[in-house]
Amino acid sequence: MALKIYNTLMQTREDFKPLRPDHVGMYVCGVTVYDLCHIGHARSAIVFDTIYRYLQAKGYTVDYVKNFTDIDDKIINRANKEGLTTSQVSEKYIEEYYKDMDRLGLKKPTHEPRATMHINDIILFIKGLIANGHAYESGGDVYYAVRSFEGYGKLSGKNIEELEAGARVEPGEAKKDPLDFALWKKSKPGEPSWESPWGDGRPGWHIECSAMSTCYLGQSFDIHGGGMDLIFPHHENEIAQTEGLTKTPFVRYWIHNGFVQINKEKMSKSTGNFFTIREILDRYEPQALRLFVLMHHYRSPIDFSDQSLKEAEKALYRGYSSLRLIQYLPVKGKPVLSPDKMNSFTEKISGFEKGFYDAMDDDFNTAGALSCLFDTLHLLNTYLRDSTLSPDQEAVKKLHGFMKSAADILGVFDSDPQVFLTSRKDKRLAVLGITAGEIEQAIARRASLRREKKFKEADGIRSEMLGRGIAIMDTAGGTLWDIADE
RNA sequence: GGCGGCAUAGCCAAGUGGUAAGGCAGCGGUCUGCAAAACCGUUAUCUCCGGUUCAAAUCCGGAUGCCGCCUCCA
Repeated sequence: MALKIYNTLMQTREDFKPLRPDHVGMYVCGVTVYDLCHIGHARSAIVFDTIYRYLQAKGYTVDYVKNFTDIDDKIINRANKEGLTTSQVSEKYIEEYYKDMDRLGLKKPTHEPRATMHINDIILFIKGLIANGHAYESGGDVYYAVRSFEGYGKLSGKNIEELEAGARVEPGEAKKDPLDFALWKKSKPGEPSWESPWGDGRPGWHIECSAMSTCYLGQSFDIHGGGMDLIFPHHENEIAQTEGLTKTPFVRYWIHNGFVQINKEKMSKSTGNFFTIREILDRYEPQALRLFVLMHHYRSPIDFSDQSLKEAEKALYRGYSSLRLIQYLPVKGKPVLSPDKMNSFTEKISGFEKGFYDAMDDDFNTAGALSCLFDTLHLLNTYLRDSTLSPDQEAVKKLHGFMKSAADILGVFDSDPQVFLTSRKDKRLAVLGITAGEIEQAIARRASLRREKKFKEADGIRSEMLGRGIAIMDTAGGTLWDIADE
């Protein structure tokens, strides 16, 4: 099955056909670095990271560009407030950004350009737009003449006449038309500025993405992504700028992710209902956040809550617990299963594998893909349960191989199970204020009581430990312990 | 006011024509000294009304409710 992508521009799913075979150019709008990232940024980052990984898994060489907006009003305000320079502010938050993204396990994009590193490209871009009549200078500012671009509104489905009614002009602006937007802003005294043919100033927000995307990916490229809220005006304006200059179709597939909501309301900095990535990662496993995001379709809004994070985390632990047992699968010796059963084991894995890739091909349906992953874990458990069954090498290899590829694409279940579970235990033990040594001692005491058939006392120890957050489990292979559910 | 989206079991959620994945929780059972884990079984006719079709959660029309964009925003 071929990859299908929902294209915002066409408002429908289309077969994905990149400009060049085996190669994909992808640009994703990054963050404005004036503060810590919140989980809305995390969602977007996780979604496009997964798309990036999947395209690579399909064999494409992907040029993935994700920018930093490092000059902007918000950064200037922040700098003034803290008595820093704008570049000190942006440097600081770029550093914080990387800390968060690393914890989320994001693959590095091919390029991560910053607006301030491309001022020249931006100026050239604007010069071109003035030269061909799409932009005009006005008192040190440069504006894009929206009405000069015929296709304006084609991405967001907006009608230029209706936009007119809602448009407003800020005092001091010298636009010819209220819809026009700034490409270059004259700098006020004390603001960071760059020399330009129109005097000292700085770029407007939209132009940097046009300049940087085409700089790295060419006049036309395959995928441009970002949050839903960027459709208008940001991406609409990018199209106007870029196609206005190049007279060539800009982007083939526009991909937009849905919002994170809290209590069914859009997460918003202004209303204060938001969580930063790090306050969530201090409480939950990064992979749990990732799993939570990927258990929903990327275009749907998702409602964030402690309950849903806890659920994702439980599913994560359960999966890792099964995964850990793969190494105990008897791989030596001949299959004990009848050929029929052996075939059905292998066939089932093939079925899950196909289901996984079909789902991913269907507009990156990670939720559907994950169900195949859980099905596979379930099959594994079924298998492990019956110790008389020993699958042959081939089948185990197949299961293992599929799990690994799927985990690498989704970025969940891709850690070493033993390491993952141990680190979880260590972290939780510290919180619970108990050591592994204490637990082992309790288990030893309990074991001798059990040998003496003093079950009541033995159970007492178990419930005491449970009270302290430790679950004790007797298995055929000995007594194990784990962190108890809350 | 304009444009767009969503409504599926107790909760979350996938599913764009052929009688409903998966996760979390629950219930019954197997296993266990008892538990836990795991396994087996079980829990929905898809907001409502009308239409198209041999056949609709899926297409069309209408109603109700919720949300987003139209201003900086992932």
